[in-house]
Amino acid sequence: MSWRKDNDRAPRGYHHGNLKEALLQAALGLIAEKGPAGFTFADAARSAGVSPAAPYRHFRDRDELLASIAERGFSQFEQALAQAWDDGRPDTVSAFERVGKAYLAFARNEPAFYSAMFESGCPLEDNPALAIASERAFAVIRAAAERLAAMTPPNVPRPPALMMALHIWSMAHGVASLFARGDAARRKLPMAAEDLLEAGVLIYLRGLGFSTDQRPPVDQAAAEKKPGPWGAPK
Amino acid sequence: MSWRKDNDRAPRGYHHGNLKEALLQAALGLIAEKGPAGFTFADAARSAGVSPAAPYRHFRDRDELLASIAERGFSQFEQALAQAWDDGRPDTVSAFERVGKAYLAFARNEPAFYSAMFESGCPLEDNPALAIASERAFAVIRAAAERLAAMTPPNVPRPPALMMALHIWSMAHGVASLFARGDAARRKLPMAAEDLLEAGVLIYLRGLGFSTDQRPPVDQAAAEKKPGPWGAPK
DNA sequence: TGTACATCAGTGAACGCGCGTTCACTGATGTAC
DNA sequence: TGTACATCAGTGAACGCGCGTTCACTGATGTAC
Repeated sequence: MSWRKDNDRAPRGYHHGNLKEALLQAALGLIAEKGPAGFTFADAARSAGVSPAAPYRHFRDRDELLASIAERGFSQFEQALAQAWDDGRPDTVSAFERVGKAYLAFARNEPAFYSAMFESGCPLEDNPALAIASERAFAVIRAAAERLAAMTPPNVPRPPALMMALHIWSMAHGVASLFARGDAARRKLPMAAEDLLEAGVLIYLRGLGFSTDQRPPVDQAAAEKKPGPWGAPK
Repeated sequence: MSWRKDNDRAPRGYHHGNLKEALLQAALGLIAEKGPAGFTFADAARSAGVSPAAPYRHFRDRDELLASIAERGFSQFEQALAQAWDDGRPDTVSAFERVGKAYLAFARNEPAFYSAMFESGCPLEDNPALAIASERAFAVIRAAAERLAAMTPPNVPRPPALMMALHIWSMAHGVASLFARGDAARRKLPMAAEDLLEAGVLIYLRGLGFSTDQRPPVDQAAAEKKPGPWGAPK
């Protein structure tokens, strides 16, 4: 947590040394605690152990700090998705499922980033850097969808790869936002969010002509005899 | 807008008459303007033309006001979805598509309600009335999914109807949150959000064994010769 | 190696502002008789 | 129909607070020579 080893009392010396980074971390912690609305510029300064005027050396205002967080969030998100995708190894479909799981894991483990990225309301239009970071993350899903598109059987009508990517993104985003997020707005779900998403994606892929017989989303007969983790409708 | 016809100057008389309602409307307007974070209790009072102490007669605090808005939002959302569903007339699949469109229309036309319902962070757990309102809205989707489940061809493995409902909900919610919302956080999309969702749902339904041949989601060949509304990947 | 100077990064005090909340109050409304 | 009284709903002044922002400042760092 500290940038030096011997500074339990005060930041050693007059200069902080790494304040910009410390402010980002501080703000991230505050967002995680109280949501993106409930953090203030002064709060971040205090939490970084610095005077309320200090942040102005690094960020024009609160919004710029928030946008920086969102940007970094997209960058880490991209990394997480790319790592999960692993260029489609060992096979496209299972790599695809891994990407979905990584999406949910990010929403679950990084609620502060997630809400800064998707719900803080800082518009992408007038922040090119942020828009690019966001686009890069989506590009991972799009690359995966393109690989998938190249594999679809002929004779089955399918949309362009871009649209497939948007479908997958939307479903993952919906599941994450409703059921997998790591904050108070999460809804209870009678099953693991990961299972929900995986089943949904597999059905979608079946709709594109993929044979997923070896790994059926959920077996109907088994599911309705023995309610399983999602229980009986209540 | 006014509760009487002749009150351009001041609320006639000492008593407002319908302040609770006026506060809800005022807050809704403020949320639409500045997001759910950017409205204050005092703001709502001012906007309703009333002293800052007045709201305390009707709401314990800002959170209770916000929760009331979310609750009413869910109720209107339920109505909109139910009306679109129309008990599955004239046929289940097209009624289903209408529900999807209604979901997007709500996000687009009622961004203030939408963000209060899904992003304001007021937890469902400790607000039973809100949880019930939310559950009722979802029940419409669930009823539709149950009708659909009853129609799926045999021999095709399918998940329980509840899970199907959750899949549809998630995809609709993802599309709405990313691309159809009526506020600054909306992402640009090279096609209509409605078309994106419809195509996605149709592919999903095909994955459940529905024959949607008459209405293919998007024809691949046509799509890739002539880019159509979503354009070429850029 | 030393010195002078420019630049940088954080200080701390100050400001005006609007918010949330409280309080005793008062005007309007409803009701018992 | 009239009167007395209880209840209700909104007032307006006041408070303490924390926020955003500014300012002249100062201690630390880097660099030219």
